[in-house]
Amino acid sequence: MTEPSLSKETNLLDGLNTAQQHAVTVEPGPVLVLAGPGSGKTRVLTSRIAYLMHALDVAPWHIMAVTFTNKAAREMAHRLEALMGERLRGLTVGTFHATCARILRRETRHLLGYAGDFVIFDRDDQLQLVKQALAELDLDEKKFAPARMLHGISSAKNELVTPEKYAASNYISEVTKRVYGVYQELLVSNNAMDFDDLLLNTVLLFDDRPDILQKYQQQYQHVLVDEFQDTNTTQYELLKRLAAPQNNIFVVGDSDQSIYKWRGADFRNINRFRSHYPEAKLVLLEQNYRSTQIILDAAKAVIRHNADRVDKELFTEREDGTPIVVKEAYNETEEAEMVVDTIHDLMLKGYRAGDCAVMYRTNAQSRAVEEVFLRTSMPYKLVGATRFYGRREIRDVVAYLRVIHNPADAVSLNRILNTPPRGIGAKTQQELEDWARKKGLQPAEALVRLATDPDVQHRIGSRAFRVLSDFGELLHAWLTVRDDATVAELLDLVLEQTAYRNYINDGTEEGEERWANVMEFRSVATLAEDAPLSEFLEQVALVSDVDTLSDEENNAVTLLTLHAAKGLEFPVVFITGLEEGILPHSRSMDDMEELAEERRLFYVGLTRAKDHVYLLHTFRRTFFGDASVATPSRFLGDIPIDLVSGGAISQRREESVSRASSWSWDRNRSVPRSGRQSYNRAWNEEYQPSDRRDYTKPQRTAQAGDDVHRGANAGDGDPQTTKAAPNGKHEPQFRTGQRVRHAKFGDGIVIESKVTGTDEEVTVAFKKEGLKKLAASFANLEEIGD
DNA sequence: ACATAACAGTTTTTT
DNA sequence: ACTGTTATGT
Repeated sequence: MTEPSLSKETNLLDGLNTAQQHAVTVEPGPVLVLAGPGSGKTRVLTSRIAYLMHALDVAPWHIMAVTFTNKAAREMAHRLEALMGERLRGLTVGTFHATCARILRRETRHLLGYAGDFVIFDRDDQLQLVKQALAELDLDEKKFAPARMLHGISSAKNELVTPEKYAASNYISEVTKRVYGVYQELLVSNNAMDFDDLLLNTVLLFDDRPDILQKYQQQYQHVLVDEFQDTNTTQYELLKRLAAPQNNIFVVGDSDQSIYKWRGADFRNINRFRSHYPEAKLVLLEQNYRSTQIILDAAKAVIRHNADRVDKELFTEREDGTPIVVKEAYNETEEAEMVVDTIHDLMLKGYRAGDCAVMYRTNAQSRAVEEVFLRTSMPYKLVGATRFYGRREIRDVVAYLRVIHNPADAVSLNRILNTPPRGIGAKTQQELEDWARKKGLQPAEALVRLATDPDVQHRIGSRAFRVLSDFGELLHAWLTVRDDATVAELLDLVLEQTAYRNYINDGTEEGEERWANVMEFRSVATLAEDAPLSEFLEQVALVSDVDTLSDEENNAVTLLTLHAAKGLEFPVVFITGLEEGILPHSRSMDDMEELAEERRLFYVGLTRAKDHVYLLHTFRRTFFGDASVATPSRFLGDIPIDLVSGGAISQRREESVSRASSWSWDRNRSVPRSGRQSYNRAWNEEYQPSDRRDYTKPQRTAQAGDDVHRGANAGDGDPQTTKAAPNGKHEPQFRTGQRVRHAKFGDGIVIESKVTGTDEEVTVAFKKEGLKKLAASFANLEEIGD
């Protein structure tokens, strides 16, 4: 080792404990880091990357670091930036899904059946496809619940099982197998992939094309993985292939924090890793830098009840701390009120609202908390629940953009065909589909044909034809400007020409809010600047709830599920609903493994806390409409009593019953459920740093690691685009995508320009007035800059 | 074709 | 309680 790199190395290791230093500097090859909560694993990962680059002179483009959430990826990139500045160029830091999506995009031409840019289908889209598959197979949705089918399909994909290899051992799996097959065909015909496909297809591609695999193996000579216990079989197989043959694979995980079994994750991958790489170096990170000793002792006592685990010797230098507080509330409203009261007390002691988090097992539990927080003006930010992009209005506008990007997307087309209502009902839709099938066209192509081919042959009724061709004309216009307009401009056109605002904003408060959400989405699109539509849609598809959480968000309490809490930390943690049936969840109580996972979930919640933990449960919990008596969670009993403050549970219960009888009368006052201010804004910030490349800078020449698509879609040379030639009589003066201004109609975009005899006929989409056909000689159109 | 009413299934966790 | 789907009436 040379002198200068040694000194750099020393700097790098400043402030790391012995185990951390060992992990950072261990020689390349397979490395397994078992990292307890709060043991600085992100720090170790980032320092390891820095070490590879500084001490071992590994080029950044030879390094890939994968995480499970964009937020984790972003944080890692931020820290690396702070550590090393611009030497990061070419480093791959991203989620499994985003990283695979990028690979698949680059290799689209090698994917059987996929033409051009595929889109990513989310769960809603998937369910639509499953329903369609069931219909095609003449199976009853009632008997074969689409959600169940989808779960079976997803599990198969997570296990690297294709429809052909799917083992049908009984009737239900026989049906699943067939549905899986049709579902997969439907995905391909929609030119779409679901989340699982991103991983699965990457592995399949690598297995199919060793030459392509080799290309990526050569590029990614060092692979690092965060939250390794959360990998599923497909992800594990992907890593194995990528890391070979050198096997420079550095994984960090903690089996006690494995909480995604239901999603196919298998912490036994940690064991598989050890047997697959017998030479793997093992590093244990056991010092906790986050929590007080009391919190850590409580967490250890809880997790010790799980069988078949290797006990870690977690320790901290933060001695003592305050006892864990366990409280019983009468019902969920009182529970939330207790949270608010406690936060108020803590604020008198110098804590801020932003220091506090309220965690719960199910999203449904957030409602009561939100209502009380609104009523008491306690600021909060909510992670998840009705996700911003899960809202109807957002899904609508995204569906428009998706159809424009990928006309093969029949699921999205279905959604927008009559949204807003434009007279295309079931019957008209059927006529369109029949005609399209007869002509061998996709429905979207058929629409455009109906609108643009004056000699079109059809037997569609005149009324139906009119509404269809009207819509086809709009679609044609959007498709024409697609490659020249920014996402925001496309969105404006769509909103304007469909009068979407009128449709969604019915004058009610809710309508106002819906429109505000659309405008929020618009500003997201504006922030994306000149990112191509494909990339914008991909980012929209791959954001998660935790991603919406930003640290510098204004000072507000964080409300989130225990699942979403993993990887985060807060000075003060409240966990609500510590009741049998909730935590542990009723669906996980009979199975020992699932129960163990519930316990890990509780463990994850506890270990998020730095200073204070409050555990709440209720006497009466309301489920669907009516309330029933709740039993305190068995997990509470796992905590040694000397770590807990407060009297015996039974005594508190009596108190709360008598309190409740005095004031439970007036509690049905409803609180308006609007004003979920913060997370829209947070969502915005998704588009800021690290994940996104800067398109305003001059482009490097394409190299491995680059997304080669930029705006234009594969296989489409756009013959209509003609460069402006202001002189010649027979050359059109306007080109598609040209921005123009009209004295009366305002600003717009040229959709088409045809030379007709001596004049030029220009079709312009005006932002305010919609589509107009104008004669260039009269219209006096003024060209305006981009 | 669309608006309204009735109804069913839903709620575990998510990239 | 809530949402999305289906039946019914205009």
